[in-house]
Amino acid sequence: MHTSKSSNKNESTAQAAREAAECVCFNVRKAARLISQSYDRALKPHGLNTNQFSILALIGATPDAPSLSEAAKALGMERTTLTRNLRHLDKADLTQTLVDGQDARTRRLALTTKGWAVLDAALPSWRSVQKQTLAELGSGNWQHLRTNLDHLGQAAAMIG
Amino acid sequence: MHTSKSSNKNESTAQAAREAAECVCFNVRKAARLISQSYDRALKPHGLNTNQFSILALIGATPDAPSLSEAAKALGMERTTLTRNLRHLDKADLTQTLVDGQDARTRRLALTTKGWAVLDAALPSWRSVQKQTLAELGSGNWQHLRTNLDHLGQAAAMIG
DNA sequence: TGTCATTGAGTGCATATACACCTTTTTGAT
DNA sequence: ATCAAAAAGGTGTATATGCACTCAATGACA
Repeated sequence: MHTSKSSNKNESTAQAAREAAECVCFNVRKAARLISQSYDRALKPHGLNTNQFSILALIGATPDAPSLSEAAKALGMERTTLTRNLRHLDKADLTQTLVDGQDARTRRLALTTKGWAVLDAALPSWRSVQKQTLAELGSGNWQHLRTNLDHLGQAAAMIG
Repeated sequence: MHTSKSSNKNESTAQAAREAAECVCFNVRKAARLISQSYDRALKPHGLNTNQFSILALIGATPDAPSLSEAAKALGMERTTLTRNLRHLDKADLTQTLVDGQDARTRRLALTTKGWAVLDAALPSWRSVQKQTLAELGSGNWQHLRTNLDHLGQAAAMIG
């Protein structure tokens, strides 16, 4: 008559739960988890993970030393998350936090000499894994993916 | 003659670092961070975050109680990560872990009565934020995005 | 010029993530 | 029957993530 107590009583919920396989958030998080492992492995010889590399690269790429909040915005990262992530980089003497001359509240982020050196050394490893990833993905697909990920970030702001 | 000591010495590195704005891993992680906040907010009234919702939905959607490893695979999550994530759900009496009859090593995952109820109650909230997200994104774009995210997960496995 | 809202940043807390390493159970080969 | 390899799972440790709340500096305005 029935396969189990649970499946009878909860069959409609189970059915509905199958929709959640299409969850945008789940699928993006899942992809992030999976691809992060490849990048982390590639950067490991430099003592960096993909997140730390991204922070160094952002600071290094910004002409004027960005404030903490500006950097967090550019990284799509909660300000307080960046605060804590910077602790590791500060401790490893890769970054430094300077008090702004105009506004005593503002902390401007900069790379140390060692930070520039590590970033410089890590860039080829990053290029390698990035290249492999694009090859697997197809670079035309990356264009679309990139665009849609940007849209998604904007959508998140809309949904508030 | 120059704008600053740092920019002269590190200009080529700074230039190279600007490439990293195109980092696949960074952009996927960034999108995951941003969109997670919307889903977390939507699910909060049910005492769930997006990750916990995904785990409940996966277990609920799987006809036969999946083992821990099977569930981790389906979620694209490190097995040990799932172990720890399940602790919160177990403690909240939403999930239970059963020893398999055939293999004493295997733990099979199931929802409790309360777990089914919470999942059922959370599904409309999930549908709402999912619908808003798809509306912002355009559902045709979601098809492409979904496909590319899947490819990316497969690419990660290739790059090993 | 004295308030008070705004802005930039940090902390407490809870949760997520995964690698390295370990134990237990099962399987398979001899 | 035995023992080594493989498989399932857990733990130690380090890092990531963000919300709620707080503090301090700034700026706007009466």
